[in-house]
Amino acid sequence: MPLTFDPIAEARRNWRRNDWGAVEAMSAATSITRAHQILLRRIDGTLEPLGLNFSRFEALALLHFSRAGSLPLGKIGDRLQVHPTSVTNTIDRLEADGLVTRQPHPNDRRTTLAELTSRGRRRVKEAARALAKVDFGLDGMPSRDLNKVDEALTPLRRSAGDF
Amino acid sequence: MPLTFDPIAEARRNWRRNDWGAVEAMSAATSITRAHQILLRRIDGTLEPLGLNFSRFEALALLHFSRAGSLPLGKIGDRLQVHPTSVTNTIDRLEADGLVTRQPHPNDRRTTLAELTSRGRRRVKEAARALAKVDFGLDGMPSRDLNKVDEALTPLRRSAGDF
DNA sequence: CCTAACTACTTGGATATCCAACTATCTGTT
DNA sequence: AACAGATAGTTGGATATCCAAGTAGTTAGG
Repeated sequence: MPLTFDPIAEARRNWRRNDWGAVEAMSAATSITRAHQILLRRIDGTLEPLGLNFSRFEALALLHFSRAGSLPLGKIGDRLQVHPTSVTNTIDRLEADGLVTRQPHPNDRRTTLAELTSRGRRRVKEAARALAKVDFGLDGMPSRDLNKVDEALTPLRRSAGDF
Repeated sequence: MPLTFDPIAEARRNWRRNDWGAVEAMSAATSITRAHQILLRRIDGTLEPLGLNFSRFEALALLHFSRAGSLPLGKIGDRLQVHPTSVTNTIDRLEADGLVTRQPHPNDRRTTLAELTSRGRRRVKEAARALAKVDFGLDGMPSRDLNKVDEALTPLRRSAGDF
C-alpha cells in the first residue's frame, strides 16, 4: 500500500521537532538505505531467472574482467568488500551451478583460485545484458542525477578506506 | 587491505571496454550499494552497545513519533518497507528486550499493536543521540553533498511507489 | 445471513551476511 | 633450522531478510 506522503520528509520534520539533531545526515542515510533496498530488489529480480543474485553476478564480472579468468578468493573479497565467509558461500553456489571451478594456486597452497568456466562466461554476459536493459534498476533517472549520486558518495567511500 | 585504486572507476573502465552498456547506471548502483554497506556497518556499530540495530531503531523511532506511542505491526511494515515477517522478527526482539509490548487492537482482533514501554522510550532517545553524534556514519560529508544525495534519490523512491 | 474474498499476523524453510574459532600454509627473525 | 606470527580459506553459530503457507478475523455480494 503506497503512502500518501514522503516518509523521509516526514522523518525530517519529526527529528527537527524533537531536536534530535543531524537532520541532514539522518535524511541522507535513510535515503541511501531505501535506495539500496529498491535497487537490490530490482537487480535481484532481474538476475533471478538467470540463477544469479547481485553478489554472485559481481563475483562473475570480476572474474570475467581479470586477465586469466581466475582470482584468489581473498582478492574477490577485497574487491567486493565482503567477509571471507561470504566469498566462500558465493563461490560454493557458483561452483554448484557449474559457473566457476575451484583451482589450487600454483605457488601458494593456502590459496584457492576461482576460475570462470565457459558456461560462467556466457552467463555473466547474459546477466550484464539483462542488467543494462533495465538500467540497473535506475531506469528513468537522468544521467545527470546518476553522476550527482556517484560524485557525492565518492568521499564517503574514500573515508571508509576503499581506496 | 585497502585498494590502491577506486574499484568503481575501474569497473566503469571495464564495462566501457567490454561494451556492456549502462555504464552510468552501473556506477551509480554500485556506489549506492557500497555506500549502504559502509553506513549500515557504522550505524549498527554505533547502536550495538545499546542492544539495537538500524531496523530495530527505526521501528522504535516510528513508535516514538506516533501520537499514542503504539502502531499496528502492518503499519510499521508499510512505513519501513519491509516484509511482515521482518516486522514480526523485529518486534519479537524488541519485546524480548522489554522495549515494546504487544497489545490487542481495540476494534480489530486481527491487528496487533506494538506499544513503546518507558524503557523503550528512554532507549530510543539515547540511540538517536548516539547516531546524531556520529552523523549517521556520514561525518565528514559536507551538508551540500548530503542534500545532493537526497535530491538525486527522491525520484527513485517515487518511482518505486514510496509516496 | 452466509459464504467467498480479503486482511493481519505468525510459522517454517531458504538464503546471505557476519563473527569466532579452526586448519593449513607461509614468512621473517633469531 | 625452528618457531612465532601472519595469511587463506572453511566450518559452525547467530541474525536478518524474504517467500509460501497457515490461522484467525473481517467485509461485501448474493
